[in-house]
Amino acid sequence: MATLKEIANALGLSPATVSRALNGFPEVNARTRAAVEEAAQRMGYRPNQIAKKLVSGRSGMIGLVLKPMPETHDDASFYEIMFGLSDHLARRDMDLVFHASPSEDLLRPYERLLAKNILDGFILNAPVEDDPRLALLRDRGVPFVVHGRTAGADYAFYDIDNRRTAEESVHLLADLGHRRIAFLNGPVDHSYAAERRAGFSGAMQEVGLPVPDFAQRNGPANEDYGYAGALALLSGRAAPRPTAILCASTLVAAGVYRAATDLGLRIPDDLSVIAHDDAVPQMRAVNFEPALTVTRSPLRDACAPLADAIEKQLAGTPARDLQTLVPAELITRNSTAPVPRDASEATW
Amino acid sequence: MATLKEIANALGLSPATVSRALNGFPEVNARTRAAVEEAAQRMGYRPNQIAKKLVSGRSGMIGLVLKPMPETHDDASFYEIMFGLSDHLARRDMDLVFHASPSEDLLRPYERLLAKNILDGFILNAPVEDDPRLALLRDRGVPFVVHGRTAGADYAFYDIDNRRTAEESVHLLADLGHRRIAFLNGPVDHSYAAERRAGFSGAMQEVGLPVPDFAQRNGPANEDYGYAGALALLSGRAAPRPTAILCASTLVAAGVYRAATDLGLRIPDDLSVIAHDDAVPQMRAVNFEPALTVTRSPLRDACAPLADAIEKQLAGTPARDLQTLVPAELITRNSTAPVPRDASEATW
DNA sequence: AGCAGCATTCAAAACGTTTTGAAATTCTTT
DNA sequence: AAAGAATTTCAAAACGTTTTGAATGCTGCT
Repeated sequence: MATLKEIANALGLSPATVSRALNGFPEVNARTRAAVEEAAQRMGYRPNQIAKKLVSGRSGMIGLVLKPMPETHDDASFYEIMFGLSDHLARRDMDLVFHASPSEDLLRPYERLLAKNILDGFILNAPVEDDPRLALLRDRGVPFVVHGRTAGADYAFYDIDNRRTAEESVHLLADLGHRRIAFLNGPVDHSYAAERRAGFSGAMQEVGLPVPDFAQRNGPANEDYGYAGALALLSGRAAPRPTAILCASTLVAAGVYRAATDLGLRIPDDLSVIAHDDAVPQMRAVNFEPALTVTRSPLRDACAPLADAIEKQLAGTPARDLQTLVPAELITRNSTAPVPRDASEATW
Repeated sequence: MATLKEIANALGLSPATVSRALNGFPEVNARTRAAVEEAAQRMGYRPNQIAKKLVSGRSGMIGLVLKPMPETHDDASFYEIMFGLSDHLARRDMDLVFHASPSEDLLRPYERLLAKNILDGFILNAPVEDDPRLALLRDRGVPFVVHGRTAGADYAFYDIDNRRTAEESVHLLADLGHRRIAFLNGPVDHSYAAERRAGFSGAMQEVGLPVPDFAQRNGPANEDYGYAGALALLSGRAAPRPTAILCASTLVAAGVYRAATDLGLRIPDDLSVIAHDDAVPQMRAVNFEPALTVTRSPLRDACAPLADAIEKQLAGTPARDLQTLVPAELITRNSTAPVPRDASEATW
């Protein structure tokens, strides 16, 4: 492979001129430029990215560190994020450096990657309050973008309006006459779950409905959790059954469906179900039987904005100008219906 | 962040000595080394990998390019590979650069990454005969390791003995008296499927059993394919039903189980089922009802050898000395049983 | 002719390391 | 004490680019 210097020598030019010619600087003679381009083509020249980065300080590599999520089993989300992100980064001529940390120490992989000193920035996901990863990166002055956000975020992020998502779900159910609404929420320490909890509680209060502790649960947003949670709620042992359940994800809803089937309850006649839908292709809400009512916000949609935000931040845009909050779309299907007549009056 | 030169200046040494001290060269005075290490520590020195790479030609970055597999839906395998590989690479202080190519042109992502000229090597998977990716990398002289292999491979690879896997399955079934054995194999162009086909045909011939065309099918190794394939085989319309089905994967077996249930056939009384098992945590053969007999070879097990092979190859080991072929473990569970009495004599 | 202004090119420095070949210092041996 | 060997350090070159500041050549103007 030819180097810049070799081209320069071959043409009797200086490396500087060749560099300018190839990078489209205006101050180079049209004839010279043509000659350089021809020679570069002919000699199969490929700029050495490493040398380029040494000068520019950029590598075009963006780090993504995830921890294994054996209890969540959401490989589908992982797939979506990995494919979407790497695609959108590539379009901006950036690449994704992926690391999975099986270690207990969340920060170690970051330390290691920072020590290598080769990454331009990071993309993080699922932040928790006082997330040590954010503190570390901020401390080191490394650009980063977060998928999700914590309260009072002063960094670049892309997030959906989780609070409003929960509010809209509650209003939909309340308008249908439901008065005992339960919530199978996500992990309590994740900020998205906290936001939804706030939205849920606020909206319930607004429509004058009580929220007993047992009706608002937190857990890993998977099918087992949905099944177990729904069984507990629907057994009717401790309290009257809810007439509607709001689910953290379609996977949770799948568990709820299974529990309802096992208990001989029909959806939506006996129980309304609504869920948030990340729109991963493996778990399609329309294919539920009956089709699932959801607040929908495709995970895929996050990838382009995230890639965009990190690119802009590297180009100098202040992080605070790179905060995106998008609403989810409420899609009413067949898993929600008016509250059953006989249950409509009772509340918790 | 401090540079080598700054440390040198602070200590009144030359950059060369500091470099040697830090990199453990023998020819540096113990006192000097201690001082340098102390200063490096104190000043928070982190070597600039880019500069290092410029001179050493190494970046410690290994590329992995995958294409989306919407029809296969095997996110679980994807998850296994990504987590396992990045972990084992990290232990060797290497990192994984991941790219997903939605493009039709398989080679473009490789071209792009090669042009960036920043990767030390590649890991490839699922090779096909005359794979253009292999040709490209060989052509460019870039080190690579393949998960799987093609006939007459002269490159570094890690693969399971697919041929023997199929042979053992056939022998197990033949020993149980089965005489009509069908095979729901993987995609015809993938070399692992070709190997298994060879093993299957060979073993069947050896035990004197015929293999009509319709009994040996190829397709995407997913649940739908298993279901559809089993339905076609078990309908008994075109030919007598097979008494045993060999499956390309546990996912395929799941489809076969579903088809059997739908047709009112019991496993293993009416039908024996055996599958190859990649041992992804999401589809556990022991949890099948009845527990599935498999040839087992965890996908996870491939990660360490792959990382190892690329590391060794970068260190100079010839590719031909880095070829690993491992056997799969035959685990007999409850989905295989002696052929039903009434069907035992008939053959295809 | 002399000069300003412009277009074009160049030499050299810079980025942060490693490596080379030589020089300086210390230690051993006579 | 001198010579030789061994240890330790240094200055400079190298990796392949970009960028800076200066130099060159050309055009047209007075």
